[in-house]
Amino acid sequence: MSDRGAANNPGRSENLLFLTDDQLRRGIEAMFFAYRGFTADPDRILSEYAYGRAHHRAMHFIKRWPGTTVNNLLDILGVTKQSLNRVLRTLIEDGLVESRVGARDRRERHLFLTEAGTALERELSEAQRGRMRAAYREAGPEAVAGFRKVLGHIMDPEMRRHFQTIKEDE
Amino acid sequence: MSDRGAANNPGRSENLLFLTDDQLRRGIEAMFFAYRGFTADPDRILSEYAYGRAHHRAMHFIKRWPGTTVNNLLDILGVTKQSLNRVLRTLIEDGLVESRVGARDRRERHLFLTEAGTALERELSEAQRGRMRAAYREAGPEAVAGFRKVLGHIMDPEMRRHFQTIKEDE
DNA sequence: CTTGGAAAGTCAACAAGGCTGACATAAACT
DNA sequence: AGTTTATGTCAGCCTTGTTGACTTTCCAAG
Repeated sequence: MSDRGAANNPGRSENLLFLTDDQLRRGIEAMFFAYRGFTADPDRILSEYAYGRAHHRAMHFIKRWPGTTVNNLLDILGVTKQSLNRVLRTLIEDGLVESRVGARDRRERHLFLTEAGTALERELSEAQRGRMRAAYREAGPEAVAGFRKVLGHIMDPEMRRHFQTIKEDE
Repeated sequence: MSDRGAANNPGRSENLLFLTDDQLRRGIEAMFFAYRGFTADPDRILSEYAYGRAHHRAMHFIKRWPGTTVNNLLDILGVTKQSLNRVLRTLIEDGLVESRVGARDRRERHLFLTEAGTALERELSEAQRGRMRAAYREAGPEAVAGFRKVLGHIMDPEMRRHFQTIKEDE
């Protein structure tokens, strides 16, 4: 039932074989299993510090955009302020994140990693990059370009702006 | 700090540019945003039925391997039996999944989707495949091959056997 | 035939991290 | 002065993960 489609039209669809339901299913399962691997190493480290994935994500994007506001972060992470606030509060209390009142608009809070926060973020992202680096190296640059390209099209378009897209279509 | 690496050795590393920390970070963020998109459509449908992602995953793999045992499913999904059991129980109670006592080994339970289960699974997977199909089509077959290849290397090796690997290296 | 152990199910308790809704405060904007 | 915006906080709920303890079923080895 998921094997209809291009496979039944061999005559004129050689180049559409990659769009069969079966190919799509494999891609879906690959996403599932790969995402598990993708988060496995940071998760292991986080559990040693009694933090969770949500803390990692917050730290990642604060490191990525130092001084970002809470609202920016909410937009990127796609969670509610209550959810983010719970995470942010513990990170601030524990001295991993610093929250500075905005200079121009004093309602805003600008977020920065402290020295300790930078150290933990680095530990987490080095573990995650290690796995990605190995995968990239084994797959090769062309596969990596395809990987990035497909991921860019899977995400909601608004999200693409959150990392300036490299020129992969030129 | 994440921008060291190959970028500082332009002389002999043209083909390693894809391994810079900055490239890896982009890949990491792409995985994060893409996975959100990947689950968004099924999540919307599931919330109408008061089910969650865990129900979708169980139904997906029961559809994929009709008659699979609970233990098989535990291995694939990587959760505890208590966690899976809670999900499975509601699916069985609601008549979406049928649990048949094993013929050879009557301790085992073989899981099947009922007609209603098949219908919901199809609704979910058609939504998910729709997004994947669009992404695949926009990215093209070569990008898709790279996508699958990189994902295969990101996941834990034991997981690769769960979908028979197609010959992507020939 | 008995018994050890695997497979499955169940109960209880807990935690992370989502969510909604209501409300408070300060600052900026009009 | 009044409204809107940014942020924070309290309370409560849900899903989905966890551990630990225990029972039932039943295959298979002794």
